[in-house]
Amino acid sequence: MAPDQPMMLLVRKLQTRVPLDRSDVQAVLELPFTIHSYEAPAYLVREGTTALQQCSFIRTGFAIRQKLTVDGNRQIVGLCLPGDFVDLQHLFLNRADHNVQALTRLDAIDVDRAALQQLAQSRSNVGKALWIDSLIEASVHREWVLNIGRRDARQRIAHLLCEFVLRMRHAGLEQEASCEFPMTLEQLADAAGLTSVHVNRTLKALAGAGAIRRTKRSLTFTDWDQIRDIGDFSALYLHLEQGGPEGV
Amino acid sequence: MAPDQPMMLLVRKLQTRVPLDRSDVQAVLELPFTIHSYEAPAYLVREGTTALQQCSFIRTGFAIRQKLTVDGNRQIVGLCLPGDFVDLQHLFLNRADHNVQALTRLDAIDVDRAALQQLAQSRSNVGKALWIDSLIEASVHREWVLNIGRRDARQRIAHLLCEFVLRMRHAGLEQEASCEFPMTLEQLADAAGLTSVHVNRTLKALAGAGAIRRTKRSLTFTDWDQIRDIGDFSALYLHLEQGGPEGV
DNA sequence: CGTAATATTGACTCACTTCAATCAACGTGG
DNA sequence: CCACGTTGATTGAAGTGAGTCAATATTACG
Repeated sequence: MAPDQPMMLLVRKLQTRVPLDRSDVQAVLELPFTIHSYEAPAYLVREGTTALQQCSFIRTGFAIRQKLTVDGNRQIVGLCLPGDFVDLQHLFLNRADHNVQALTRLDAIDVDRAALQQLAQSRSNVGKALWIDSLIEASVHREWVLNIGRRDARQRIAHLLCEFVLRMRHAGLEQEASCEFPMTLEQLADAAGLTSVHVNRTLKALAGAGAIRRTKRSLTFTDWDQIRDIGDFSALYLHLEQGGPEGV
Repeated sequence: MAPDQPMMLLVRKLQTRVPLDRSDVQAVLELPFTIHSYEAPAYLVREGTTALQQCSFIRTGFAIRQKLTVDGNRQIVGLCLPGDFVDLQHLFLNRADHNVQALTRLDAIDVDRAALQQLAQSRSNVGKALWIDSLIEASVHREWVLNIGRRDARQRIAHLLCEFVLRMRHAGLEQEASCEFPMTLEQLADAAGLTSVHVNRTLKALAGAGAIRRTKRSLTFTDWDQIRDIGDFSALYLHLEQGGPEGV
């Protein structure tokens, strides 16, 4: 149970959803796991894969969920931050329905699927925490449908940036308003359902309005209230308070 | 366990995901429930609601999941067919993150939330079936993000129609190629991230190409292969075969 | 340094929206 | 049984946000 024990990351993640007792923690720490490193843009999961032996989560680095149309257009359907599960869906689904790709160099912790299944069904706190995690992911997907379907480019980009920053902050990975932003224009475009050319223009407009500042590889929020308003952002869909008492 | 027992619908639904043994079935049938009727466009769930006492599923009729932007634009983020859960997410989330609205007259079966939680965590087959259901829902959301983000109007509408028909068929509710289609142009538009004017033109084009036929209140698929090709539709994301053996 | 990604910018195009008018279907009450 | 109102469908004309194409600049990095 050393603090540098990789599985402590999982324990802490679960504890943001449901309080775990000592024996729960012990059981999680005893799960069989291996660690895997990937270089961008390696695939962690490929759509259609069926022999799924583990569920992974991210120790360091970033990944994206994406799907492709027949004509080769890519849509990013979700982001994976450090501490997030990459394929919790494979706990019970037998076929991958989308791709997961490394955005940066990343370390993933692969937990044995059968053992995690077993744990999820025998320890109700752990099961509940995992279940909540997958329910929140669905909620985020719904917000993305709204974002892409009914907001214009300016709002979409702003919303996406807000989600990124808030999730970073919630994961304890963001110090100030500024942060290293891991996505290129093209990736941002694929996440927003736009083109990189238009994302470039939109970011320039946001910077012109004073909402953000851009330097080579990082992104600063110079006016959080403004960008939140532009992006029509409300954090409710992230269910960040779920760890609290019932009915919050 | 009479065949007209409302909860048999839930049993059958769960059995499409995981085989249940006799005692599982018995336990499900013993869940406390009430039945509720709604007229369109009544709300079954309102975003932000916190005192969630039950999880509902649809006995007859149709509903939609939807969210609104500040400026009042509506986006439909999912469809609920007869036999589908309306708010399985409330099994463990304490706040509604979107609205659910009746599309037609509908009967819903409200299952006591605490009892269902209890069952989900004590009976692993039931728990697994419910969990799979919520994972599939997330998969459908991902496909919607792709559909709205990276397909043009023609493809989007075709894809949406394919999903509807396939889910109807899977629920055992569709006889032939034709079917009563419960959505207006405006609702179709809100589901596809388009305007009703453009949906009208797009449907007309699809009918002109011989892919569908439209009469007042119904929609016929005159050429399933064509509409599937137009919509870039592959049913993998619906995980319909999940009930089968592992690794299918 | 050289080379490949990524970012930037301008000019032009187009898919979809907006606005607005008309039409059809349907339920309802007198 | 029919006028009427309401909701949904249809069509045309005009506008626009975002895409496309293409050239150039910048950055990363071996």
